[in-house]
Amino acid sequence: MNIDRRSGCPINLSLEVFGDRWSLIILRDMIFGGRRHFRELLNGSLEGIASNILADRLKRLMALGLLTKADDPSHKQKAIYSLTEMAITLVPIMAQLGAWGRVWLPVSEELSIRAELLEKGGPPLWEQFMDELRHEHLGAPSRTPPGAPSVRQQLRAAYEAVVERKADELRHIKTDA
Amino acid sequence: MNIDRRSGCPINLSLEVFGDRWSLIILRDMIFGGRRHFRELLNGSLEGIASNILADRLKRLMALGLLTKADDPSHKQKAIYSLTEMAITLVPIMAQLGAWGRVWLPVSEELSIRAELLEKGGPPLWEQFMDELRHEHLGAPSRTPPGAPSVRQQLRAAYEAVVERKADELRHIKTDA
DNA sequence: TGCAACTGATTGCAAAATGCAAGCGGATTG
DNA sequence: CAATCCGCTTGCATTTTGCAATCAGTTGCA
Repeated sequence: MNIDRRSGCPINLSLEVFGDRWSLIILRDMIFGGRRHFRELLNGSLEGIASNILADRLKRLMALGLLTKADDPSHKQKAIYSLTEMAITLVPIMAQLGAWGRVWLPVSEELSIRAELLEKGGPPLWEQFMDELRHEHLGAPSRTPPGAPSVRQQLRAAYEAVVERKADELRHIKTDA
Repeated sequence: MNIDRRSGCPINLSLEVFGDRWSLIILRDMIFGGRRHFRELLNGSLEGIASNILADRLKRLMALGLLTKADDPSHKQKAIYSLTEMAITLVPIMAQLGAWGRVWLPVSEELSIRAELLEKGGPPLWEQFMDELRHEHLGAPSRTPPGAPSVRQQLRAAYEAVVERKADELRHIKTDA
């Protein structure tokens, strides 16, 4: 559960935090997909994480200080997960990962829209997005002028469409069988 | 051995390439530590990779197009591993990882010198460094003016000292026992 | 010439991580 | 009041990892 501390090298320590197959996927879905609940993360992930792994990673990410958990006032059984500042500052890493993947890996057109947007916008756009996340997850006052287009919405719109279409497909498979 | 392709998301695909505990460590040692041989990677890594894992990852990274292997003309048994352009363009990701780790994780002072240098130099320094790597690994003509200070040397000097001191410690332990 | 040290690996085995399906008690919804 | 949803746990099979010993071939040195 805890971190290994194989060495004090920054790259190594970063890898010990999210150098596994799922941690960054979960954070990606929270950051870009707006997922805040266990079930949203479970069903909304394109990659299909198992519930025990998800539970384990959420616990781990909380222990590491990347996430916090709170009761959902509107529903006694629901928990709301929030990103901490530590997690929000992963945005530049995500952007770089996306940019690299877009160049070198067989990404699907529809799913790389987000990465493209982040790449085109560059650091200023990342900053605005991080600011929006702070507003959403930390309750920080938004510095974005009211009426300005939300990066969050732009980033999520395209992705939601893909996820929804995938959910549809799964429904059809179930119906057919 | 092959990639999973759980989804075509750029971040996911990137994670499938180096979302494990060792691949990026190996690439880090090649990029920043100048390691080119199996034994150098085996003994020079601060984290202590096992030889079977190293062999497996080198094979995998070659299959994925991040590394190439060639005979060392000076030694019939030695193999020289080289970075491809695909691996060289990981430098910005490494820089971001290092910068993030330096802020949020208990990095050791001496080992974060590299990350600090990359952070201070910013993208222009990354570009120069990548150019030097292309020169070293791909035989590309260097665009760095002769006489200009080598980023490579600056980055490596500090690290070598740490590795050497660690090797010394290990020697003392052996001698004492 | 002979032998120790070194080359890039491989093998066997134990331990840990992962993946899958089913289920749990409680809360909510229709 | 029954069906569904909530976050999560359990049991178990499979896969990945870590460790230590070892391999056959090469090299450097006496």
